[in-house]
Parts: sequence; C-alpha cells; structure tokens
Amino acid sequence: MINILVVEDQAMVLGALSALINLEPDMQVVATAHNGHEALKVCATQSVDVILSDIEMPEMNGLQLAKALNEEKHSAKIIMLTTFSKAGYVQQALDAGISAYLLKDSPSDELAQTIRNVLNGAIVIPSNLLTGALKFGSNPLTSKEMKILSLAYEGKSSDDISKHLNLSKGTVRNYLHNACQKLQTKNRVEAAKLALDNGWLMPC
Amino acid sequence: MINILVVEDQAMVLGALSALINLEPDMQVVATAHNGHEALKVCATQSVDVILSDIEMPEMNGLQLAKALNEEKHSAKIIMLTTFSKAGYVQQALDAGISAYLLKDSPSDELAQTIRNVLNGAIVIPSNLLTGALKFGSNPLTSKEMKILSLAYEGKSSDDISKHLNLSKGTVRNYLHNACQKLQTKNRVEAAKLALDNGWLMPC
DNA sequence: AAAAATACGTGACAAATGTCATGTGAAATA
DNA sequence: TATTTCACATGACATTTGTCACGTATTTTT
Repeated sequence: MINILVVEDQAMVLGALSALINLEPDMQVVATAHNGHEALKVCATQSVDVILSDIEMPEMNGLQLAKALNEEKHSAKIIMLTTFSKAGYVQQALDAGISAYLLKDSPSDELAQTIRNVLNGAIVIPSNLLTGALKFGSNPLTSKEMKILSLAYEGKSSDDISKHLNLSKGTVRNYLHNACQKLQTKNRVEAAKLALDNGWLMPC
Repeated sequence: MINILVVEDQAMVLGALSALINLEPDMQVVATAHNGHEALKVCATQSVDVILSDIEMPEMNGLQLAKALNEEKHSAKIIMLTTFSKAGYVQQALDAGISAYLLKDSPSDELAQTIRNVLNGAIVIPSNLLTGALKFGSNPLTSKEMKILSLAYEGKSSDDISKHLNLSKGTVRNYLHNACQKLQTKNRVEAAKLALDNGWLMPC
C-alpha cells in the first residue's frame, strides 16, 4: 500500500484530489496539509511514501517545502502539482530534488501513473517544461531587484519604496532600470509581469 | 438520480471533482467541459439538472456562461465554484441568476450538500461574500476605463494605448486619472490592482 | 597581485505620467 | 423645456519615472 500526503491550500481541491487517489486500490491518502509548515509537521510524526504538493500556498509554499525536505534528506518522493508551467518554478523544483512536476492541466489519470513511476525511481518532467527551463536560463535578477520590482507592481511609487528600504529614490529607480535592461522591457510594470510569468517573483 | 455537468479548465481538477461527486450514491457526472462554449454545446444536446462551473477559464468564462444560460432561460441550476471571493464576481453571478456561489477554500463535503440544497430551491451564498458585494457597491468604471486600465497593467505606455484605441495620449491619461479618482488610488498600477481584486477587471 | 565583473549606491537630465481646466454631446432628472 | 449628470475628448503644466554617467566595495577571474 502506497501512503500519500496531499498538500493543497484549497480545501475543496484537496478533498477532490484525495477522492481521486483513494479510488486506486493500491494507494491511500494518510494525511493532508494546507501549507508547507503543516506538511513538515506531518512528515516529522508519520511515515509517507509520496508527497503530492501544490506550489502557491500561504505560510510556506511548495518549493520551500521541497527545499526543506531535501536539506534534511527526507526519503519521501515529492510530486509538484501546479497550475503554472513557469520556467523558474521548474528550475527551483529540480534544484530541490523533486521527483515529478505535474500540471493541473494534465488528464487526471496521469496522477496515479506518475505516483507509480516515481516510486520506480523515475523523474517525470514534461519535456516542453524541461526545454523551457533550459532555454530561458536562470533568474538574472538580484534579490534587491526582485524585492523592488514586487513593490512596484503593487503600485508603490519610487519614493514609497525608497523610504521603505532606506535608499534614495534615485537608487530605487536605478534598480528598476537595471531590471528593465536585464529583462529587455520598457518599464517597471512590463518587467514585473515578465518576471512573474517566468516564476522569478512570487505573487502577492 | 441527479445529473451533473462539471465545467473546469484544469483537467486534473475536473477529474478530481468528478470523482468526488460520483462518490455520492444519488449523483452522477454526465458530462464535462473545459470552458463556457463547450458547456453551452452540452446543454443544447442533453439534459442536466445542475451545472458546477469554475469562473476563470479561457474562451468563455463561467460568468459569461451563467449569463448566456440565464438569457435563454435554461432550467438547470448553476453553482459557481471558484477560488475568488471578489465582490464584483459575486455581483455578476447574482445578476446572472446563479443558485450558489461556492469557494474552493470550502470543505469538500459542502459540495454535495450545496447541490442538494440548490435542487430544493435554496440560494446558497456565504454571508460574508454577500455583505462584501453590497458594501463595495457596483463597478464604478466605464468600459473604456476598464479596457485602458487592463492595458496599462500589462505594461503598455499611454502612447501605445492611444495608438491602439485611436485617441490622443492626453485622453488616455485622463481616463487613467478618472479611474484613479474613482478608486482613490495614486497611480494606474494601484488602480488596476484594486479593480482586479474587486472583480471589476478580468485578468489576462 | 592585478584586472575584470558585479552588486550597490547617487544625482542630473529627458521622457512619461498624473493633474487640472475646459469643452462637447447624449441621457437622465426636474 | 431647462437643468443636471456623465461619458468622452483634448492640451498645458507639475510630478514621477526612465536613463545615464559616475563612484565604491566585494567577489571572481586571470
């Protein structure tokens, strides 16, 4: 019997995914969590073979969860199940040593199949995502640029941001300009949007 | 036996929700669709008692689907199932005569319960959403303001937008300024974000 | 150890954006 | 009918943003 932990912030989807998995005779959902923190607690107290986790979640997201489990060399296979085919997410997931990256767009029968393949030692990443991750290269932005881009996309002015980070407003504009150059965009909004699309910035 | 049509663009979630519904002895998923257009075709060819539909979908979204079915006085009860508790979405859904508005955050056992309640003639809207929809009032933006705000949030400049809509760039800036005043924001980005949050603008 | 690259930081100038006064025509209200 | 309201439209002026030249400190490469 394969023991599975499902991590997903939306309760309805969590319940539905669990129902789907429990239809398989050789699998059972033994625990659920609605963010990374809860999942870590579960992993500390009981044994699971496979962790099926969403990426974008409050408190602690799926990529952070994968990274934490990887660092403590946890034995469970991790499958990322997400809406987003963003190159940056795929890259971070691979760096964190996940076993599969599955899109919520994929047919539902692929889920059970992927769980079995992963337990047989396979790494399952859709080939188009893999080439996408390689093609775009890794995140060119520095942490300050990311932080400032995020704030700008919230509608904060350069002056607001400069006060918040104790910088001159010229400096803030310069970071935004650097980000625009690296991403080849005409303004901060376009740059932020592109960075989000590539998974280099987390929304909210 | 209750015949149900499930409309959801993400195949995995669609499959999982169907599995959840089919666990109930008195319900069955008789058809699925992954956007509003497909759903309308299904409704034209077979009889369904309840339509469970997501909101944000490509081609034709759930609110447009509800509106279309309402105009042709279709008899099926419509349940909106969505991630978003945006006042503007709730308002549009109510205007389109839906029977229930359910959040994907809600526990999965509420789904079957809501389907039964709706068939008994109930209208099911979480009370906090209802008060939220009333409190904020309706969309204060004109269609031009919405269109221009959307383009601005994509990173388009006033000049780009003016050429695209055959207006002077001063006029475009004025629409954005009016939107900022109505929404009490300091700039176009903040205004667009607020409008999106309230469900007055559709993303992408 | 020297040279090159890069993250960080600033101020000055040009371009884009925000603000406001003003005007038109159509629809709603009195 | 007269008045008010509102969506649409523009140009002029002030502010914010984008661009660039410049400089420092730290790390990487040679």
